[in-house]
Amino acid sequence: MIAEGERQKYARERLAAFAARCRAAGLPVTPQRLSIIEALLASSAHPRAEEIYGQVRLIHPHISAATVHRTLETLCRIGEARKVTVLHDSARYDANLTPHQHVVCVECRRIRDIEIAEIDRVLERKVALSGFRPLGWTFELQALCEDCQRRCESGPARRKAALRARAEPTHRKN
Amino acid sequence: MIAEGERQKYARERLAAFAARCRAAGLPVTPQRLSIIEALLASSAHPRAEEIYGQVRLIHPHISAATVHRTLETLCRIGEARKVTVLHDSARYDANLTPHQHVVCVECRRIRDIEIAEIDRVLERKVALSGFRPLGWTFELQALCEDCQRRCESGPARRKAALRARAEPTHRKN
DNA sequence: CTGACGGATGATAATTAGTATCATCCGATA
DNA sequence: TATCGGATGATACTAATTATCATCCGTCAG
Ligand SMILES: [Mn+2]
Ligand SMILES: [Mn+2]
Ligand SMILES: [Zn+2]
Ligand SMILES: [Zn+2]
Repeated sequence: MIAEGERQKYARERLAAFAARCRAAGLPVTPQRLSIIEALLASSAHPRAEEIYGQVRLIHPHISAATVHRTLETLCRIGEARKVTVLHDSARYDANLTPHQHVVCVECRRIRDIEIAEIDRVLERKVALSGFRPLGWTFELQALCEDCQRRCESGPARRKAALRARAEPTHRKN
Repeated sequence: MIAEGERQKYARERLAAFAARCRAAGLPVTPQRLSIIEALLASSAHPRAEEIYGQVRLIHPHISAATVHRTLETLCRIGEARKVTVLHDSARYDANLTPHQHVVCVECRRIRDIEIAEIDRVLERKVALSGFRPLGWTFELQALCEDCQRRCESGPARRKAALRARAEPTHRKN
């Protein structure tokens, strides 16, 4: 879904369904939330919290930046938005320069190397970039590590840190 | 390259060649740098700067955290390491929940949607995860946008922000 | 319609990763 | 061994995000 007209229709539909989805998630529908999802749906720039803040302030001049941050995270939590910058906390480094990919545990942020046999060959083929000059690419699998699987089964109460920092993968299983 | 024995051999070779590669890049070989690349090569955990700092402090108790941050970025710049967390600055959000991927400009951080037709089909096939339970995945193309191509051609002096924040892709063209 | 409840908000402080500054140090070279 | 330029350490600073808490207000039972 990339064409502009199609995107606008998509945005209208999502906005129409938003209040219902909030209630389904047990969340009050506030004017601030509405404005924030509206601004996010209106943008195709994958905006930062700061940019959403700027937009929403035109409607709610008294809104707090903290509310924007909180609400964006909430939207991700209830599946109304996603974070493009997966795993976004502190920088992680790797001295292994051989071509490989990573699995990362969405709970504890453990990162392990993986090799997906066919991926290189497939991705070598050119993609239509409309102006961008390709330099490289990154593939990352989001997963739950063994330890965290155990921990999640036993204690279903998720820890704060995990919830706070979890980003949404581009594609989900199921 | 995932097997532990193989990794250790790789690390030894990389460490042996490190001084030469520093000199080739015009950088003095300092004990701090040696300790930092050694700690990074010794780890398979994709460590944070903080963790490297902890390790290196055992050898150089007076090393500054700033040196560790600076050196890790330097190692990335000369191609002795890479940042796993690509695009790591402020969080970027997306209300578009349809399956799609992203191209991101390594200079100005513009993000655009792309669709790579074949990728879904390829990745449906299972990968060996040794304990991780897959939840989703992310594919991202690093590139240079039209504007930045022009800008880089005219003024070859790279801006500070671009150099500072640029992360290394997992796979590089050329 | 109204009042009560609980989560949301706004203001603000705190945290944290990372960067800038600058005096001093020291590796490289001749 | 003397020189020089980049590296280092100490420190201040920035910027993004999160925590705290008093107040507000959307929801819903009555
Ligand atoms: Mn790796
Ligand atoms: Mn997108
Ligand atoms: Zn885990
Ligand atoms: Zn650009």
